Amino acid sequence: MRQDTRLSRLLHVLLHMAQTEAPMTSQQIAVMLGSNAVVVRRIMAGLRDGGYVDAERGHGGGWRITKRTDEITVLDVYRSLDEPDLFAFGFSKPSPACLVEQSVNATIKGAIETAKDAILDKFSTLRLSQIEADVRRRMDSVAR
Amino acid sequence: MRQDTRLSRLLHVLLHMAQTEAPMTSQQIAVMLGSNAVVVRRIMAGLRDGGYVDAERGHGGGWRITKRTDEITVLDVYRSLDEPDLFAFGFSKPSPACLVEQSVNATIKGAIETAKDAILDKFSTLRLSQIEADVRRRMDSVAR
DNA sequence: AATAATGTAATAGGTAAAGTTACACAAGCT
DNA sequence: AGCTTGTGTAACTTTACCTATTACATTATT
Repeated sequence: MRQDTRLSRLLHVLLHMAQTEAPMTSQQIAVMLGSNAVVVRRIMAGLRDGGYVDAERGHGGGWRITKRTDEITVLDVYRSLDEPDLFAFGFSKPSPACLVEQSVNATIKGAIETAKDAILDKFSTLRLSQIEADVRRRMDSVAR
Repeated sequence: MRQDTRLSRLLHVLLHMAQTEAPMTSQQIAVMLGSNAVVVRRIMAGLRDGGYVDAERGHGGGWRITKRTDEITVLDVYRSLDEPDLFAFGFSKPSPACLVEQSVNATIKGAIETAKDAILDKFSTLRLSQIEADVRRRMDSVAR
């Protein structure tokens, strides 16, 4: 299955927005992501609705981050995408008549639920500010 | 066709094969899965190569399980599918020049690796015999 | 009024599993 | 030997979803 890259793209954009005062246009962001301005507006819409960014129209407009990086977690960003499926595997029938299939589904579902809780818990502890700190570490080691 | 359903389908089939002596034809299995005989052969090929099942051609032929259900784990079945991606999300570029994107990728990758280890560890503890036991419990509660 | 932005609907493209068709090969039955 | 019943696979089509593109309305600045 082809993978959903929206989460990593949003994180990438937010961190760049946090490094500058001036609003960034969808077009600038699109170039940065190797993507398209319309695609950018689409994936940013959730962040806007969640109050994490702000979009100004017209001349001199663009996107701006409205919270500090230590106030935004990866979980927040994931939720702003409407919580798309995390897993690439699942069952073929939601509620089968076959008892064997029911057991298989319950088994798979259990594994998925456990893993999902673990990932979302991890996401909730990861703040943008931590990724920022990691970027600074990388910059230091490049400069050295 | 959002998710990969091969793992749950294979588990389903293996458990039915464990309940009968006679070989099951791809066509019978296909009906059971609401699928197609060719699709069945395709997903069974890995199990055959792994030695978990055996396919006999010609009259009276079909598929037969060759191990006991306590000798097969969910991990074995997953591996026989060539370990397809477990996660529906990922990065857009494998090795970006941008330091920020590198950090984001590292962050996401870390979360994925941790979760993957946890899931595979869980898979390795789940034996077909345990799912069988769960099926029996369901049968009992239906009969009651 | 012209220009530079976002907002969004409609449509096309790309990818991987699932489904289908076609045919080669193998084994048992009459 | 020939027919039937199976697997093995290649090639193609379908399906679902993210991504990309096109088109146009709306809004704000100059």
